[in-house]
This record gives sequence, C-alpha cells and structure tokens, in this order.
Amino acid sequence: MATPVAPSAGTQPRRSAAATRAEILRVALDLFTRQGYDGTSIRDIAEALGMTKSSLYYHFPGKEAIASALAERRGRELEELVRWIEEQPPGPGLLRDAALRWLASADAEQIRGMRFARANQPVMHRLAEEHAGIRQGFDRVVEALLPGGAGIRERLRVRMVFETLSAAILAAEGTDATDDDIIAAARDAVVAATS
Amino acid sequence: MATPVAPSAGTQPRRSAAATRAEILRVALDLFTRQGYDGTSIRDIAEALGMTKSSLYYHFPGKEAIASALAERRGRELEELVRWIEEQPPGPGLLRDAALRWLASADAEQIRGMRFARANQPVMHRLAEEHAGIRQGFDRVVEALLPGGAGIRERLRVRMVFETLSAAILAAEGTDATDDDIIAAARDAVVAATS
DNA sequence: GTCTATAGGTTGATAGAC
DNA sequence: GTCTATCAACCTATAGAC
Repeated sequence: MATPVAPSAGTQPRRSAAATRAEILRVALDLFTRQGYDGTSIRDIAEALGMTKSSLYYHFPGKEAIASALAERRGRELEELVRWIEEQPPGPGLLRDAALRWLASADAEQIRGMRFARANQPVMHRLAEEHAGIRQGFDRVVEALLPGGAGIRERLRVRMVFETLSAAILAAEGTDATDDDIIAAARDAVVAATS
Repeated sequence: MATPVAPSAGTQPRRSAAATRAEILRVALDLFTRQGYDGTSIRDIAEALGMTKSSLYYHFPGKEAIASALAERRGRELEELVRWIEEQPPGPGLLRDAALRWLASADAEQIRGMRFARANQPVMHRLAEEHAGIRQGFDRVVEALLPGGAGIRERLRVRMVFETLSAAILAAEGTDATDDDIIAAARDAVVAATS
C-alpha cells in the first residue's frame, strides 16, 4: 500500500517542502478517515509515505498539528461560504440558496474532508476547544443566516439544512454510491427542507 | 465524578451481576460518547464505577466486548422496527410512518445510543465487519422498505430519511437544545422529506 | 467479585549522526 | 531532510492472592 520515495541523488531534495506537506496531508486525511484519528499512528502515516516517523516530525511538530491543518482547511471552505452569504441581500430564500451553493461547490476533496470530520468527532471537538480559531462546523454559517435573537428551534432547522450533505455521506457509507449520487440525494433533501 | 460502590458487608454482593453489567454499560456508553472509544481506557470506566480494571474483566472479556454489547443493544432496537414494518401493508406512506414511529420511540437512552454510534464510527464499522451478526445501522430497515431491485438513489433517499434523527443530534451538538427540540426538528425534516 | 502486580505491546516524541 | 536508536508513558490483558 505504501508508495516509497526514491532517495534523492543530489544535494537538493526531489520535491519542495510545500509539496511534501501537501502529500502528508493527503495521506493523513485518507488514513484518519478510514481508520479514525486514534486508530492511525504516526508510523502508519509515515510508512504510507515511504518515510520514517522522525522525518514526519520535520514537517509537522506533532500528530495533532496534522489534524489541525486539516481542520483549518475545512474552516477556510466554510469561511468562504460565510463571506458569500454576507454579500447577499437577506430574504427568505437565502437559506436554500446558500445550501445549494454549498452543495454545488462540494468537490471530491471537500467530501473527503467532511467524511474525515464526521468520522473523528472527538478530535475535532477537542481541537475546536483548545484552539479558538477553529470554530466548530457551521456555527459561523448559522450566525450569518439568522438574526441575533433567533430561538433554538430555528437555529436547529438552519443547522440541519447544512448537515444534509453530511447525512447523505453517512447514508452512503458502505454502499457503492458515487459522489454524484450523494450530492443529488443531498440536493433533493435540501429542496424539500426549505420549501 | 466517580460514584464509588460501598463494599458489600455480607457474603452476598450488594447487587446482582446483571445490575452491575447494566451499570457498566451505562457508564461506558457515557464515556465512549464523550471521549470516544479509543480515548477511553478500561481504567477510565473502572474508576468511574469505583472499581479496578481487573474487576471489569470479570464482567466483560475485554474492552471491545463492551462496545459490542452496546452495538447489539442498538441492533435490537432496529430489529424491532423491522418487525413492525414487515407487519404493515406496503404502500407509499409506509416510509414516513416508519420514520415517524422510529422518532416517537426515541427516548433519552436511544438518543444517547445514537450519539455513541455517531461519535465512534470507526469502531462500529470494525465491529460490523468482524462480527457478522451486527449489521451496520439501518441496512435491515432499508431492506424491509424497498423492493429488491431498487436503485442506488432510491436506497439513498430511504436511508437519509432515517439518518434525519442522527443529523438533528449532530446539529444540536454544542448547543443547549433539549431532546424534545431535537426530536421536533427531526420530525419536521422527516415530514418535509417524505411529502 | 474484587484486589495487587506485572507481563507484553504500542504510542508520541526526542537526540544526534549523516 | 532523512535516518537509527531510544525514551517514558500509556494501553489491554492476565496471574494469582484474598
């Protein structure tokens, strides 16, 4: 399963540090999603990359820092959605439009990111607590869509609309549904929930 | 946080083994949900019960057996739903009726069970693989509701209706929503999705 | 049924050579 | 940037006394 890297011949490494970092994140995302954060050791990640644990520590200060980088990437995607919402004129159709826009932007990588977040709730929650920058999931989105004094039931409703994609991903677990199937199912549910 | 158990005075233990077993499951469910399966050691569970690890091994052959017992309990709840579905006359309204029945039966304990399953996907999945008896989640329910040749999109739709409660629980994470709020939100979504 | 003690293994992380 | 070698801390699980 590992993809060993041929040792570099010259003094210059074959790939830049930035590329290696991205590769580490890609492999870690895959393993964390499939085996869970706690079920994946630093050694697992390193071996899948064809390097040793110690080399990994050159690129990241620790295991949690890898998960943190993944969470931050996910946070940036959501922040972009918040910015878009704040630019729109408020109105009753905005919730549906925002949710459908979110779905339309969901590519394979983003779906993998959500699967990761879903499969590793305990770590994500811990990261959000320690590290105040990473606010949990759709908090900011809900904030942007609702007036300040909204009740708990209204908040729940809005949150659930955005959890729809997450629900579709979970529903597809173990089946052979494609990403397109998942997004189509989520879209139907969003439309039904915002009628 | 621990609730130490007073040592029994006579030769007979204060509580039957069955009661102790149930208490272990209750405490383990709580800890597994809050800290995750891997984040909870046998020692954590034992200390919360006021006993030592070794005593726990008298009641359960291992850590995984505890999670397995929790998963089986969850499986029994779903089996009851499957039985009910099979007794009903088939029809287009059956999906909604079954989902609403499932919601109506969801008490606090069941919601805690779902939260556990949700927060520990990797273990649940592993248990379902190794131990063929525990089939994953709503597989049986979907089977009972759909004709054999149903397509993947139709299967997804049915699964998602049942994932609604799960989505509501997730949406309520971190908020101060009550169980009633969660169930109400889930009911609205089920009705919308099955119109 | 519960305890102490410990075996046997894995983990995340560090030091220092190249 | 990558390696070998090593550490302390932690885990599950077992043995055997009471």
